[in-house]
Amino acid sequence: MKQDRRTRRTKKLLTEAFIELLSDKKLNEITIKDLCEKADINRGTFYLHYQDIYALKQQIQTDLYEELANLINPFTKVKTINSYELFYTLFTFTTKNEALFQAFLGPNGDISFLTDLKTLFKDYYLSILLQGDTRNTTQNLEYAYDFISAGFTGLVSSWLESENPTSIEEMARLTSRMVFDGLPALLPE
Amino acid sequence: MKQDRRTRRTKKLLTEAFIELLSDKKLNEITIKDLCEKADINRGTFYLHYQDIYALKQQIQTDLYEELANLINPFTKVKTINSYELFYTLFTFTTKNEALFQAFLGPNGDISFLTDLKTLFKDYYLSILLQGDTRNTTQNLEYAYDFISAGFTGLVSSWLESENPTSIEEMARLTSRMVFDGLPALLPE
DNA sequence: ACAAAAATAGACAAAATGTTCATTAATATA
DNA sequence: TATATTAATGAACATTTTGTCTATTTTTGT
Repeated sequence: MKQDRRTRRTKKLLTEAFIELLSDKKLNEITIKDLCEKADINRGTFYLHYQDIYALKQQIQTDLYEELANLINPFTKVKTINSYELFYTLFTFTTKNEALFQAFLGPNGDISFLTDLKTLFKDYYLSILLQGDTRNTTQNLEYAYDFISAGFTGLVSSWLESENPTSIEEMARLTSRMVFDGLPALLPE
Repeated sequence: MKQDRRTRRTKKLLTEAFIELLSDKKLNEITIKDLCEKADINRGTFYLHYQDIYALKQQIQTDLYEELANLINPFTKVKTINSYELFYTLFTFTTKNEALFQAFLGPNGDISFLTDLKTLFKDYYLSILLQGDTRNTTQNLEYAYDFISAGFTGLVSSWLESENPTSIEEMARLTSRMVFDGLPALLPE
């Protein structure tokens, strides 16, 4: 049961205006009034759908997160980890949603977006590695995946910022090497 | 040329009230009115020192950042990297400022705090490794340190969140191993 | 074509913001 | 310790944003 077309239109316009505003304004500087003017939507209409700016932001974030979760899901069905494929898929997804990722990971971004991303990532890894075998859930392993998933998100955000970005293939390979061959292989001795 | 005692008092009270509020309120929910009531400071006085809530936050962040930079600085004078010592110092610092770190790294935290932290960290590593020798500044090396510094900050934030936290010594050792022995050593084969 | 639902304009009270000013209190320092 | 200086206060005020509400118009699904 799909939403009314008008509703979809309204939400789309508000979302687009929001992302546009977020690129040169801090979150706290974006007022509902501003947003509605930019989207050319009646202010009352905004309240028909969202409680406040942060609810809108949360919604956008949740949608993106869901899409990403669906993307990762097939990888969990598999017995062995194919990191390259996974990273390739992830980097591809970020370019497809570049504006959003830049907004959420950029200086006006949201720390909870990062946290969610990290959680998603970590859960995926743990779910594969531990297939039913929970005795391996050591504290150290947890920390290792905290490190990896944070590292990965950090990589994505600096990759998105670079003006002459490395290719998706290369990024996937590089990330894969960092995680599985280890960092020392990449560092000067 | 130190500030007037009254000014110091005002800023201190506002800072304390802010951190207290941040522990159970989202940043956007904290109003200047709230804050001043909690700090028992005249609202007009707030405007004597800060433009808005975000300026206050930025100030607190900058102060903390500066303190941290001073802490890291001695390590850059050294020829060889002693990661354990560095990490030990850093983890100790975070526990000393636990409330602040939790506030800034927690769900109501600020992404730019994370970014600053990462930058500080990465610059430190690069400055040591490249002592004058800039030909090693490859893109891959940059990415490796993006990964490491993001990973480290991720580790700190999940460490601060855990209700039964690992000791500082153990965390320093663990982090050091991740970076220099590589992650595979910690993962199940 | 028509009933249902959504968006609109515009009005409104309530709240927070940001500024001002005369007055009081605290401070540095001579 | 007296005094000039500076900071904080209380209180008022206009401005802006928020949030809610209506009657009306427009768009939609069927």
